[in-house]
Amino acid sequence: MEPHETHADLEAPRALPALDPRSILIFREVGRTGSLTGAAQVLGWTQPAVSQHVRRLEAAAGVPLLAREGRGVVVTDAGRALLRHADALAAALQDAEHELADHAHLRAGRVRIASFPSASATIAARAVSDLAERFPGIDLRLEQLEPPEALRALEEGACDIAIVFEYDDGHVSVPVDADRTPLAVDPLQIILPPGHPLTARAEIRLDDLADEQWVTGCISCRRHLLTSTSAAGFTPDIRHSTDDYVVVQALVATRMAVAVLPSLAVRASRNPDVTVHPLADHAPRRVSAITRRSARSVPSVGAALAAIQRAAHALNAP
Amino acid sequence: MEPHETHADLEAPRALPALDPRSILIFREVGRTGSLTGAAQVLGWTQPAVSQHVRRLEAAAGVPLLAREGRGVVVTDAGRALLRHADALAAALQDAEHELADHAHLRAGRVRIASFPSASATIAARAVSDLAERFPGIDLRLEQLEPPEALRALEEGACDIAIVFEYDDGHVSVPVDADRTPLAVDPLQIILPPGHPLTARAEIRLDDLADEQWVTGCISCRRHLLTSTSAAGFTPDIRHSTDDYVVVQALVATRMAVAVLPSLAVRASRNPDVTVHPLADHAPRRVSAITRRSARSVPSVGAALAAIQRAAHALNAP
DNA sequence: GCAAAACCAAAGCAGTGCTAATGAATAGGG
DNA sequence: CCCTATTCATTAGCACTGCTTTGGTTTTGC
Repeated sequence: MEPHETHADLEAPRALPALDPRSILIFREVGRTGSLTGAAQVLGWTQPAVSQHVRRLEAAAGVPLLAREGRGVVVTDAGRALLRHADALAAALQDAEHELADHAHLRAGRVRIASFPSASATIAARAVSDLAERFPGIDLRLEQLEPPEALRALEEGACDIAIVFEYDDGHVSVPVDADRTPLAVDPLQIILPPGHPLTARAEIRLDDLADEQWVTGCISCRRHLLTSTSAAGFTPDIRHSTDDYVVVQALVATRMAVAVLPSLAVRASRNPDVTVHPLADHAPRRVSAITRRSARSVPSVGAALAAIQRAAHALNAP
Repeated sequence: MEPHETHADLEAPRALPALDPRSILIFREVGRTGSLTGAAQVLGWTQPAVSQHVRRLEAAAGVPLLAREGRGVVVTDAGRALLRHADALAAALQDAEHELADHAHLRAGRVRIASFPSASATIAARAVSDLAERFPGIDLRLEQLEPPEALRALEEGACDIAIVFEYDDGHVSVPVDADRTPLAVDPLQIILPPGHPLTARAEIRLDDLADEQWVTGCISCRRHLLTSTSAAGFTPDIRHSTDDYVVVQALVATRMAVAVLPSLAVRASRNPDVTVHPLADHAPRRVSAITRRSARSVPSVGAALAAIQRAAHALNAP
């Protein structure tokens, strides 16, 4: 980091203003009440305290602001000039306080949520509508991203909350300064066409489906399926592939294939022409919300995270 | 001064803003430089000092303003909102400083001078043009008032400098908290028509004029004349009276009367058809500038007073 | 003429607000 | 891949700011 000697004036040690803004605000009260004592009462101080502030202001300005007229004071021309600017100053401060209060009290703010499709349609959609109703001032933005992209967006500061899933075998790489909030345990389910022989079975295992034709979902679901079937001792005959769970169910409904789908995807959209069955010997995927640690104390982000948790719990047990 | 109980909220003890304006300005530097360390360097402070200011701001606002991102910080949404208002605040402060600096360095200000006619045409006119040239920014106002009215205006705050005269017999009543600046000793002079027998005399005394017809000036000059002639042992035959010294000289020029005029009045306008003679046995009137004590430290008033003194001295001995 | 009101002055003292020193976490470079 | 430099947090310490207290002056009102 080289010293910017070429722009010495830009780099010049800019001191704080000679006029203390606090003193200006105090002087403003003097102008409003017309006396030092009056201002002191308004401020809850003693009179000498106010007097000292005005004195310091006058020393910094090089101009008398008050003319001491026996008992009482009168504002000078310069004092009147200062009072005009003091109003602008107080207004700017008020505006700043109001806007920050809006953020603090959830009347303003922005939350960008990234979520994978089936969670978008269930948890996120519910949370967003909940938040929008409770806090209309918050600017809510939902983007559809698969877990790796969602985490990258989080890392780049492009989103505030990433809703992701992970299988036990392939952990998502969470950024170092991020917090994980578990949302749901999402079991996998077998999707069969109506009338399929296995629909009568009480329990279905993966290797029961070794001879079927398959349609798979998104890449990580597909990878997980391959890992699981390999463990079960067979290689699935994958004929179709799509990351759209509606399409998956449609293909199953037309008896072109069987599929394994997370229960969230079925919750999001259930094709009436398929049957859904628990998959016995299979670890569920886990859904969680990831936030940057520093973002959790931002009120709007905290509220959004809470709403997402509520939505997830409501989904788990209603 | 009745308590405004009816508007309790207006009278409510308005505390100073929760957000310290100084801290906001410091945070503004953080926003500009992008780091706490950078802001500290600009301000000539250490890094923890800046850090504490930001921390206090965040505590007061209830919202994080910076997201600590490993090494370095990033401004949050709320922080950006505050930075916008911080610019307005800094601008208001700058404007205030500039305007007060204008007053301090005589680029702005207002001076209201009250003066009696002959001083207006001589001392005040000279001082005003001098000031207007040196300090074009100052708003100069000259009002024509006889001494008693000028002092009343001063007392009421309607003017800043009163140029007055007084005779030894009748002192003007100077307000308690006022300062007197002697300007000139203004001797009385005898005004005679050309060819008057006395014009040949080396020295003229008042009682030489006991048998003349008189024209008198303003009321206090007339009163003073009566006092003086009474001491000299006669009562003047006053035929005409006017407070306009041009008219006085015109009447003398037409041989209708003789007169006594202060030398300032002759300086202001000299009728070529009259002769002017010193009045030997007569105390002069004294001209001085009166200011409120508190006004003398106002730069523009001080400069005006100095200019008036210069003008008076230039008039005395050029 | 006295009492009340308003401001100034000086002294005292508590708390603010800075510095100094240290530690932790990260990014960049050899 | 470790090593170093950078940046921020934390803590302790201390000086000085800034408020209060007390007392005095001037003016105003009864």
